[in-house]
Amino acid sequence: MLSNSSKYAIKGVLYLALNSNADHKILVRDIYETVHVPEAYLAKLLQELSRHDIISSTRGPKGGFYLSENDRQHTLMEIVKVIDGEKRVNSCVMGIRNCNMDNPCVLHKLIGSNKSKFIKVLENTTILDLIEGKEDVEEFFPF
Amino acid sequence: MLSNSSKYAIKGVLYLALNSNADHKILVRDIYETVHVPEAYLAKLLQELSRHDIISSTRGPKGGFYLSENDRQHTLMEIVKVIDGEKRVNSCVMGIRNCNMDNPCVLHKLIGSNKSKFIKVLENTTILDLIEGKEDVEEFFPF
DNA sequence: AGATTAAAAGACATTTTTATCCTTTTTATG
DNA sequence: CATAAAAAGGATAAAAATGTCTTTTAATCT
Repeated sequence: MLSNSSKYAIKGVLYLALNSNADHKILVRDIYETVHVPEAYLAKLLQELSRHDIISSTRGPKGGFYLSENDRQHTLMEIVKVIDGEKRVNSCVMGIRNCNMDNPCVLHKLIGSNKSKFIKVLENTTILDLIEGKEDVEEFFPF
Repeated sequence: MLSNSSKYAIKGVLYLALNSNADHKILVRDIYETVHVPEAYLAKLLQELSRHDIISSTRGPKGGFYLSENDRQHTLMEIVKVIDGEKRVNSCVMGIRNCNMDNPCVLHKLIGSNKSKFIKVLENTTILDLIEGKEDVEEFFPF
């Protein structure tokens, strides 16, 4: 449902949300241990998000990744779609093409409504929502 | 959350539930097209389930796969556990080790309760439950 | 018993996902 | 302008998931 890559990406973005802003950019080198994601791989994912304007980055000295105020308005779903692609998230729990509530497969009837809820959470939760009121970084990234 | 393999397996078992019994065994050859799963792959999955006594099979002429009355009492979760292993289903949505309701990660707080419901469905739904009152095979396996 | 049928088992192939490494490009700053 | 810092990009590797094929074993029927 969510690939590892997406989870990694969300963790990375979360870290950025808690620790960065336009005046304080962050190196992958300084994130990856805390969020428990391989350095080079996390770099790739953040680059991808940056390319799709989900997060921000600048090159060169004093550069790094960061979240602008605007970036914080992006939803989890936007992250997931960039990393996993549209198809994966919206796919039927049973992997059945064209399966939806109008033409539900067996499991859909059972599970469908829960899954939709999951998707709604992804769609309706912004980065900002996730971190509001939180400061303790550690609590966010248990092993 | 659910691997393709698990979905395939569930479809196969569902077909067996609808069409087989101890006196009427079924060949993979006669299932795979209907459930849209590669023949050899489905065979593998059913073998695995049979080995774990989730479904039944006999070799040789008049042989094939089938569900005994007992087999029908198995839950979806049992199927999933055989195919995907314990870890995969119960793993945190965020892939965080040791994450649970006592020590929840960020997403867990948002998604956790939905996910638990999903798992409860798998645990509480037997094959029999799934097919009760159904006869029309086609409706079960849209493309 | 022998032939045939069908699942079981295992070896092999492909694809996708995950991960690493190395080079190139960009940019800030002395 | 030179240099160093950092992301971007490309190529490759490793691992896992998915899928195919061949051989072995067991059951049934003549």
